[in-house]
Order: sequence, then C-alpha cells, then structure tokens
Amino acid sequence: MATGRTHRPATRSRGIPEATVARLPLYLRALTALSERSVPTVSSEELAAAAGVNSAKLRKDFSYLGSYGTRGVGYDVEYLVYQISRELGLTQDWPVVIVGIGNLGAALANYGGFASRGFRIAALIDADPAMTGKMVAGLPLRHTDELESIIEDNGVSIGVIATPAGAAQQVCNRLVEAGVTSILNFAPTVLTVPDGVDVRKVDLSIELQILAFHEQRKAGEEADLAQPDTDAPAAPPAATARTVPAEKRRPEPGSDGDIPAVMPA
Amino acid sequence: MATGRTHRPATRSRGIPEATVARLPLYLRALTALSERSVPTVSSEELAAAAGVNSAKLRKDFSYLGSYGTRGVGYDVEYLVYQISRELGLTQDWPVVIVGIGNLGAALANYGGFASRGFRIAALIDADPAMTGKMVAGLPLRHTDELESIIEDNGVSIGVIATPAGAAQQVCNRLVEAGVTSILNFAPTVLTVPDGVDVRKVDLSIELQILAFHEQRKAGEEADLAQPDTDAPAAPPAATARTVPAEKRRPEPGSDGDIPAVMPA
DNA sequence: ATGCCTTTGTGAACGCGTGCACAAAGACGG
DNA sequence: CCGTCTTTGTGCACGCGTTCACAAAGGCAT
Repeated sequence: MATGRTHRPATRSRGIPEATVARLPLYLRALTALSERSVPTVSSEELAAAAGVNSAKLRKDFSYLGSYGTRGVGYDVEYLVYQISRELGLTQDWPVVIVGIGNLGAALANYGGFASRGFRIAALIDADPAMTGKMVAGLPLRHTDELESIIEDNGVSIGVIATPAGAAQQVCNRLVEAGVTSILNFAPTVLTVPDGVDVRKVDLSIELQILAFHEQRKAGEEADLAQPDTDAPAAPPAATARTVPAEKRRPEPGSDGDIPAVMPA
Repeated sequence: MATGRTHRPATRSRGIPEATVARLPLYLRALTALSERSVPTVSSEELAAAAGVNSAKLRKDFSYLGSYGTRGVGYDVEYLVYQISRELGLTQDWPVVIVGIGNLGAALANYGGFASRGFRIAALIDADPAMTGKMVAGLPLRHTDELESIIEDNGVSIGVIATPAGAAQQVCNRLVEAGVTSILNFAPTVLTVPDGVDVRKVDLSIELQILAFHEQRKAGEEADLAQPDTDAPAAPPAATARTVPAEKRRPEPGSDGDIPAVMPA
C-alpha cells in the first residue's frame, strides 16, 4: 500500500468513510469493465469478486452513497458508474500539473490512466533549463519559473510531485502558495503542508521494504519448524546487558551477515 | 494511498502490527538522514516530527521491536537503524525482477531507491521480442520466455509487475508458479493469488481519484455556505421514481455537465 | 548518594473498519 | 393477487489502531 493520507484522522467527509472513498475507484473500474461488455446489472457478490473485496463491505460502501440497488436483482451498472463518478468528482475536468520530469515524471506523463478519468495534464514542469521546451508525451516542458502563472492561468488545484527528495518540499510550498490544495507525492520525503491541503504519497521503496518484511517472516517461519526462536541473532537487548549508551550495540558485522545497506534514499 | 494489502485481515505477523510495519521504512529513512548528519541520539518527539507521525505512536511502534531507547535520553540512531533494517529484512540481499518494461517499468529500473536498500534487480523482463537485448538502466532486457529460468536461477522471491492491465494476471500466475511469493503490482487490476503470496498494489490513477474526491468536497463546502444541499443535481433516486430498472436514470447529459469519462483504464 | 528533570514504555479508553447474519424489499411465475 | 426466491441494506459485535496520560527509569548536577 503506497498510500497514506497526511493529517486529518480519517475524518469521514460528508458521511462517507475514508476507507470507502479509497475503494470507490476500485468499484468504478470493475463497473466500467462490465459496462464495456454491456452487462446491464450486477449483484453485490459478483461485483465484489471482481473488485477483490467482501460483498458485505461493498454493499455497506454503496449504502453510504444511497440506496442504488434493487433487491432481488442487483445494481444497474450504468447508473452506478455514473453515481460513483459523480461522487468522486470525475464528472468534471481536473487540470493537473506534474513537477519534475525525470524518468518517473515522464512515465507519469505518458500514463494513460490519468487522461482517461477526467484528469487533464495542464503542464509538465521541470527545473532544468536545458529541458525547457522539449516535448514529452506531446507536451512541451515548462520551466519552474512559470509554475505560479501556469497554476493560476489554468485553475490547477491538483499537483503531482516527481522531483528528487531534496526539491520536493520547496516545490510543494510553491504549489500550495499558488493555490494547489491536493498533492500526490512521489518523492521519498515527508511533506509538510498547511491545513486544508491533502497530501497522498506513493513511495516505491517503502512498498518493497514491506514486502521484504513479510518475505523474511515467511522464510523465518520455515526455519522455526526446525529451530524455534532463532530470532535474536546478535542483539538481545537484555536491559542489564546494555548500560553503556554511547557504545551500546553496534551493528557488529557478523552473525547476521553484512551491514544493512544504509544510503540516502 | 496507493496501498492496500490483499488477503489476510491485517494479521499481526510475529506480534508486529501491520500498521507498524508499514511505518518502519518511514522511520528508517528519517534515521538514515540523521545518521548521515552524525546525530548520535534522537528523542521520540524529534524523530516523530521528522517522520510525520505522533510521538506516542512512534514509541509504541518501537516497543513492538523491543526496548531500544534510553529514558531521559532517547534512541541511539545507529543502533536503531540497524535494528529496523534487520527487522525489515534489509540486512540481506533481495533479488527482484521487473516485468513489463514500458515507460513505468523503465522508470522503476532507473529508480535509485530500490538498489540503495538491499534490493537488487536480477532482471528486466518484457514480452516484446523486438525489445529483447536492449539495454535499460544498464541491464539487458530479457524475454518473457526466460521468466521461469531467471527466477529459479537467481532465487527471486519478489516480483514487480509493470505490464498493461491485460497481461498482469497471466504474468502474476507465472511468477507465482515459478516461486515468487511477494508481488508489487503497478498494473490497474485486481490480482488473484494463492494463499501465502503477498500482493501490494500501487495504483496511480486511484490516488488521483481519491484526491479529486476531497478536492470536490472542499469546493462543495464553500458552495454550501451560500446554497446548502446542492447535492442531488440530477439523480435523486426516490424509490418510487425509478421502477423501470432497464431504463432507470441514465447519465442524462446536461444539468451536471458532461458524461463521466468512462474509459478502459 | 540524593534529588530533580527528561524521556521512555505502556495501560486503558476510544473510534473506525470489517464481517456476520438476518430482516425487509422487490421481482417473477403461476 | 399471492407465494416464493433472490438480493439488498443494515444492526450488531468484534478487533485493530490510535491517542492520552502517567508511572517507571535513568541521566546528571550538586
């Protein structure tokens, strides 16, 4: 899960729980697929299977939007597509700027999933003057100097940050100052924003680290079958064993193998 | 939040809550930054601020790992970096394959955040024969035919899927069949996997849709100040008003504007 | 050695999210 | 018009996660 809202303790906006909102796009995608196959109606069971969730959860989610189903029949696909789209605000056009057109930024610019859902790339912005004017995904790169004017001229309220970590907060500040109130952050940094601004982050390396944890656990469980509690290989911090704070237990290369790959980010 | 574990109801693996695991990489990053600045110790308050979380939450998170702090002083940075790295399994090398080297796959291959944390790209795999052998990020593209042998030869247990949605499930099946037990999915599809396999998904368009929801809500709240309940513009499904299921309430272009951008994905 | 001051570690309460299980609602056939 | 059968919508209970608040622990100065 590369997600995680910043600020606001999962306030249910207008009665719709945050967790439900996060699933609506999932339902929408499944419904859209059904719509293309001209399927007229779906049961909660079918749709839940397609979206990979529990059917009771799905029904409860929809109940927050209203009573859009028909008992004994199911949900009208087209109608539901429209309702969810409207609820998510996809019936209107959202101009978006992408700041930082490196490998990732360029990939985002070329990503079809954005344009196809009512999101329109208003501009691609990069700080490198040498790149200015270059075409990416059919759009000319604009220089960071123009950031404020681009945002104001196009009424942009959503910004995507794909810069290196070091530049992210500065870019963020400028975006917010210029009027952006929603930010999708791909830079591996914690962004600080004023109240009223939503930040969602997508962190590729964090996702892998979480997978690594579970992967290690799986491997560990197998090992435990033969030798339980091989868990404290070289650092059992028995309260009494570490009274020297400055020299505590250093990584101590050995036993567990090599030193962790500690590097920037 | 481009996140979302599939399967398993947030089981706390080995006593460490899933939510805590998801934050450990965040702490690790903050600690690494401190380590580079040669800061010897941090208080939970400082570190929490750097990681963007509540300090009580951070302390509780660390308490699951053990008692690694010193009261009145704080946490030893180096020591904690090591402990978290070990807990996350970053003290070992994880070979990873990336399948689907389009814009996004190439960006991932070039992303430094992977290699720097103990993740080594074992191979880049693409289905297009014309691409085979081409160099990306210093590695030669391999053809999908080699997928199984690559995984077995390198002992790969983590796979990254960056293919189009249509190919994702097939690729997933082959990965799992070949021995991969953790998958990071960038394709906009729900993957079905057997028990014991972890899937995390990163979905760029879903993140934007969630932001759009909140953005719309913000705009709506302002409007409500002048005219409350401008909420049911064209579809108040009063149970009695819609008895014809097949013809229910069509998007009905008008009133709300245009038809939602319903498209593939 | 003693006392003060800082900071950790955690017990307990609260709230959100999930899933079960069922009653109500409606379609459909006779 | 009535009975049956399907599927929704939801009341309820449970469990995870978050947060508060505080006692215990240790450093440090005197």
